[in-house]
Amino acid sequence: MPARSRRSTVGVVDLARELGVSTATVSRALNGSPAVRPEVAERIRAHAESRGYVANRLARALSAHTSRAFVGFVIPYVDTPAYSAVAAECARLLSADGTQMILTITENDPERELRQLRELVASRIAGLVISPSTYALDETRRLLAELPVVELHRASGIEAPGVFSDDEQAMTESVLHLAALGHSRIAYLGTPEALSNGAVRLRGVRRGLELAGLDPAVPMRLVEPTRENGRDAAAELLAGDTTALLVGGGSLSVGAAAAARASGRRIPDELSLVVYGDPAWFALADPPLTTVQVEYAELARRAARLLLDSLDARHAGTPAPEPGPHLVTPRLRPAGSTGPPLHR
Amino acid sequence: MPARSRRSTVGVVDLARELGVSTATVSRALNGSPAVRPEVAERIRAHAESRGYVANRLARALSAHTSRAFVGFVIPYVDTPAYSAVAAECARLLSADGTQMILTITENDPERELRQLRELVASRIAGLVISPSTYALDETRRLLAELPVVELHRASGIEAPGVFSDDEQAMTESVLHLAALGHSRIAYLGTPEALSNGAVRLRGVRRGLELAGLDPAVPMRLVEPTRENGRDAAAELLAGDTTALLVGGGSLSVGAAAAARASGRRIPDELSLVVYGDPAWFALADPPLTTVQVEYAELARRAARLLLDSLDARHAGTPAPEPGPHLVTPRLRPAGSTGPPLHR
DNA sequence: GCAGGGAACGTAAACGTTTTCAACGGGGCT
DNA sequence: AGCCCCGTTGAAAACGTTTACGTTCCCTGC
Repeated sequence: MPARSRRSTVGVVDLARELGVSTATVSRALNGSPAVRPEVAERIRAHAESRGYVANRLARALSAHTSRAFVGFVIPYVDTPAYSAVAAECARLLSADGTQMILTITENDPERELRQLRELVASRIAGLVISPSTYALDETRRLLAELPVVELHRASGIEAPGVFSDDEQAMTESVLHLAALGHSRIAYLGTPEALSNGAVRLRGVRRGLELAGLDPAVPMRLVEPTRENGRDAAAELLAGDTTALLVGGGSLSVGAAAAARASGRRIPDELSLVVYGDPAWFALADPPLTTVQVEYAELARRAARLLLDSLDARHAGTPAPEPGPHLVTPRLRPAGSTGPPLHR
Repeated sequence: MPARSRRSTVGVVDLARELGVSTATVSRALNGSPAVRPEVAERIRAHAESRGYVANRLARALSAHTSRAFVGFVIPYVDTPAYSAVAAECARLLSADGTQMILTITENDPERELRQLRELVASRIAGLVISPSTYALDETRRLLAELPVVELHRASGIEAPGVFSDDEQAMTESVLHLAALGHSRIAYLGTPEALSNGAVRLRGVRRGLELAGLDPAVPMRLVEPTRENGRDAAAELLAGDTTALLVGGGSLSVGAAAAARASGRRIPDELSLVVYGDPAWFALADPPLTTVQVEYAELARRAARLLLDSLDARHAGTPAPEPGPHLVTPRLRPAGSTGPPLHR
């Protein structure tokens, strides 16, 4: 026995009937079309308001082929600061525009990603923000080519604008920071090159080593970004005779900090540590950790703006935002965990 | 110049035409209705597959009044572990069910919350998970009464099932833990009583004090849960002569830990500290902080299950999950930050 | 033999919008 | 006066499904 009251919701036909006009006029008035006389438009709006009318977004999106009712937000994880902070700000901004954000988690699995993309286009999303999984399937690329897309955090080589943290520069700067303090045995813990930001960070590290005149063949571990991997890989690196550890990745940093603690090395005397992420958390450590701080909110603002601009462009026929990277430069925040190496 | 290719997407009418059957049969076959002969159903399914057909969820949801295409996820923030972890797991589980999750952030503002709820029902969501803002508007209550709702983290007094962390017990246990170590001057930093979980935690603290035979009038600050508030309020509390600080709230804990550090007190000798949240982060501190650990993933699993059950119930007419709290008990993880008070 | 019934399928009406197209009326122009 | 155009409106056709309601056909039971 379905509990659906037959007339629970007031529709555009009700308004039309009650006002003695046609549904077309009602629709036009409510959408601010200039093709309706101001006084009647106002009358319709007032009546709609008083009846508590709110348009069915499904019907609207189904009818008007173009619609910005929904956008997708496709990310590998959301339970990590790098993603949750961006999701929060994007949801805020998109909501201000009246578009709703469908959140999907890929867990970095190409198959899941593809399935979710299919379902998203089945929901006729207007566009999406995506942080692509490591390997993009052909079908995935084809789907992405058909709607406004903004890449986030990671690039997958598709033709779309993207917002990224300028990690190359940040990593270079971090290496130079360590080198300037006198370190020559620097180890690097980062994400795999197959992840675009992994590659970028690694490039930054290499460039930093080069600029510092150091041997580019530093101890290095590139692992999937989880806390556990960070802990284990950092422990391995710390077993060597390095004097400084640079971490490129937020989850890795949490694990690496734990490993550094567990190693028993005194920081910064016996080990300098540069981590990646939210300085407020890493300020918990003693000493507070030197941190590469990314402005996630700024990333989110740009991503949301780019997406909305793309939607506008699609609708108005104006030129779309040009594809390519939009970089937000992180700040290296020196804290107590980096200092001159003790001996040598 | 809209770039819409006229026949970009294959619909049920195309399939019907191509197979020489009716759209009704196609729909039935694709939805696994028993009212279609197995062989023709299989033929239809195969053809749909080969044509890459994927049903338009908007049309489906619009037509079939009942649909689980979308659910809402209405929370005050998402850039905090308590929410991002739950959002992640819920998205995962709901996605496995083929349901998409619309994420909205209320920022704990009742007006925003109401606006977003209106838009969500305009999207004909099947149900929602909500962490209600502090004060619920009348209209909000009315809306929530009309669809399957599962409360999360906070309760707002509506008739609905909810999943919560059993913070009362955790707080009681924490106080007893401190008391057993010999503390009698315990300060409490928590969220306002107007937040349901703030009230619950406070009750737990009071009960703990009572069970420990301590004076219930302990130094106490109840503030909105932000890191800054946590830092400032903790600093005030630490200016007193308390020997232990108990924090009820994740963001507050981050700030409180910073304040404890800044106070210069040695932990645990001069100050015992119990925080709330993710032990992995608080393990960064030296010593690692004793933490009330909440199993967010478990909370999420229960919330998702309750919501899906509610949807099934609504559809099948079976009894809905009974309203009331479903508690997940947190674990107190003692670490180095709690110990006997130095003198006395 | 036929009424009755159920299984399988088709027709068409929803669902609630937007949008195309046509119609109407009134000006300004020739 | 006739014409055309523009501003305003309405009727109806989309959009892509699901589903209520028939219709057929075959089978069973009397």
